[in-house]
Amino acid sequence: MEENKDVTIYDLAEKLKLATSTISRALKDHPTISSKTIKKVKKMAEEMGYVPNTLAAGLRGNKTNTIGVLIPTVTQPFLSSLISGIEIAARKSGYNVIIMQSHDSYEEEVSMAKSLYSSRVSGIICSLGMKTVDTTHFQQFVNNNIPIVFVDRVPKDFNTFRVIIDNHAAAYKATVHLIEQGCKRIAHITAGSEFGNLYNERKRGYIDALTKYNLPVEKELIADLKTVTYNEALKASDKLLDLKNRPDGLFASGDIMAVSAIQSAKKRGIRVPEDLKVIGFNNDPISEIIDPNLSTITHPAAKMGQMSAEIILKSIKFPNKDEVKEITFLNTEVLVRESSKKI
Amino acid sequence: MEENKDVTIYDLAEKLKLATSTISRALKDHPTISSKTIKKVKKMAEEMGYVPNTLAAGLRGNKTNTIGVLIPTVTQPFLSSLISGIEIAARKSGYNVIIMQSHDSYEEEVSMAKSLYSSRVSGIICSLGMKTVDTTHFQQFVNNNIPIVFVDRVPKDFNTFRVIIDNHAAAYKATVHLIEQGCKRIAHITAGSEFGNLYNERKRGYIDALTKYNLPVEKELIADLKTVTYNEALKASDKLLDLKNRPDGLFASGDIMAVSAIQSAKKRGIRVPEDLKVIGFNNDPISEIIDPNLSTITHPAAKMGQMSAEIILKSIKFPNKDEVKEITFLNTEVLVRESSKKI
DNA sequence: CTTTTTTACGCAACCGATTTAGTTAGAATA
DNA sequence: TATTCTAACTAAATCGGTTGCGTAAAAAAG
Repeated sequence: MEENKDVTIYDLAEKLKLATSTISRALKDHPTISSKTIKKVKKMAEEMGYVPNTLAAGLRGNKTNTIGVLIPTVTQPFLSSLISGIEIAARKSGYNVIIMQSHDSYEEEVSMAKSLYSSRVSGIICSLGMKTVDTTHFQQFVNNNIPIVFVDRVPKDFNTFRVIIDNHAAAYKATVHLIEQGCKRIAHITAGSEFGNLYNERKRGYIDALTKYNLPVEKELIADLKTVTYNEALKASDKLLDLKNRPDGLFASGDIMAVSAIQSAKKRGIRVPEDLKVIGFNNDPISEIIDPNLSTITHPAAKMGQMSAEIILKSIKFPNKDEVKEITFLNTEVLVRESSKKI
Repeated sequence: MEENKDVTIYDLAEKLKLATSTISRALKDHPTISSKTIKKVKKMAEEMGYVPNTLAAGLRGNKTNTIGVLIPTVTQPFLSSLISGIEIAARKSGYNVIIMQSHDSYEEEVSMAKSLYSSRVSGIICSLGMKTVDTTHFQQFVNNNIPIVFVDRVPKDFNTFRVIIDNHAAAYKATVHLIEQGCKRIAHITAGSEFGNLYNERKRGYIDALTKYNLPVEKELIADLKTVTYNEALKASDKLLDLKNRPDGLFASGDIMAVSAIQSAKKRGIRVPEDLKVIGFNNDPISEIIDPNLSTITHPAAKMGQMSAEIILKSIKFPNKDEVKEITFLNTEVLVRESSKKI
């Protein structure tokens, strides 16, 4: 019932017979305020239950200490780890994190970019939606010197910070690993190849590895999913393993797809890794749980989130107008577990 | 270089020789503004690239159209689905979502609650940290009529909205299911029981079911983890399955723990479900992937998120001061899959 | 005991949108 | 023609901190 009005610096000023400017400065330990006054102000603030109004500060200073995060979804392990990394790094510097999910919809992404701009975020971290080709909706951030970092799924022709892994190299390594384990017919599961995305990079790595080692690239060994779901992947795996000339190795562009292949193999009595060696991508939690344990490519999600946030923070702190926005490559490694071991 | 100042309603007003009040109203289709003027204003806004400043509006109106979410972590499937549900519902009403992770630290939770209040969120959705007993840090929201919803892990003695499942009933159902499948010695894996949390509710449900069916409750069959990690759970499972008088059924308070039990059983040549029937809790993605498929209790994460957000939104729209904050119970179901089938 | 410097604080504009309480011009009514 | 209404605006206060600039008082220097 008590319409509890917030305590403001005006209330503090009145109580202490000081100017609001003094209060404001005292609360932030401004050097021109005597330590005695600072102590007095802080004590009173505590007593009266003063809570700063971030909005007001943000309005005046035109900065909100908020980082916007725009990603397809939060429910994929990679992306939730990414968020976690971002949130931890941001919070360490007193920044908040606003999350938006584009659900791989271009229209949503555009609308959300506008919304984030409207919220005057201090920076934005984005992983593009599956169908996003055009990126003009991010131009407003660039124009207004709001730092923007693209992570993982990044645009090609946009001069901004980027935090990525070398998808081609990683896929190449994965494929070579299978070859070194003695595989001769290596299948590949990929997704959404009609959009120029990171899955294509991985596919290229796969193809280049085969070529390098003089193995034929066969269309029937490459499955291209419309959407990355377990069931879709399972169907694709079934098809691959039912081929007359069955593959003896399989590189999947994601762990879920790799797991589906393992399950599909089990159903058919195909032994992994004896008859089929499998390697995935991402090092999702499931990869250590599935039996046999899944070999995979590490994908440092939390680290990528952390670095993205740090780049934003640094860029806010030192808004050097250098035209060159660096690209940060993070390492990936082949994580050999059971599913690809040579017997 | 061009210090691109934002276009404001002042710029529009000047350009169109109108008052800022007219601009403001025109942009929101206020009925007292002629449709001709509205059209004119909107066109100019578009042309000049006007983007509303949410901060300013928020400051004036003392509302931010932002919902704060305070949870232990975003990387657990249940919680990331929860977030997803919240975000979708919030966004549908034009609300933003700020995420903070307490990492089960009480101090972090307190600090973040303050921070969210400082950001003047319009409402807050919270799932308590493992160690949180005291909840005075949420009192400020109540005092200032900021709607607060606790979800899943909720406090007992705090008159706020709560969105939960009936953990006791769900656990009871799960245990009864095992009994009905013929299990006589049913083990249980729980966690963090020193804190009065929802795992305890489930444990109670387990015990009550055993009692009801005249099965003895044996201490050695109950494993209590310090932290819910796969490895911890694996160790506990190993111990349970190495008992002289081995259990023939196992109810785990989480799917990860249930999966660990399945893996532990496999290592020992104990067949699931023939020799050991297992049921988990949550219906995490992994439950459909593990072999055998894991029977589990559904836990409607996204739905709970959605409802939490809707309660907040409704509460903002109709700030009726009724002292009674309803508790929303969501349904859970026993999802019978392979791991608990009678042979 | 002046003059200069330093310390510590006050004044007031400012950020950009919202909103209350008018005001004006033209239409409707008498 | 005088009066009342109404539609369509405008002026100005407001939200709560922040900050450039100004100034009084105390300290240091001369």
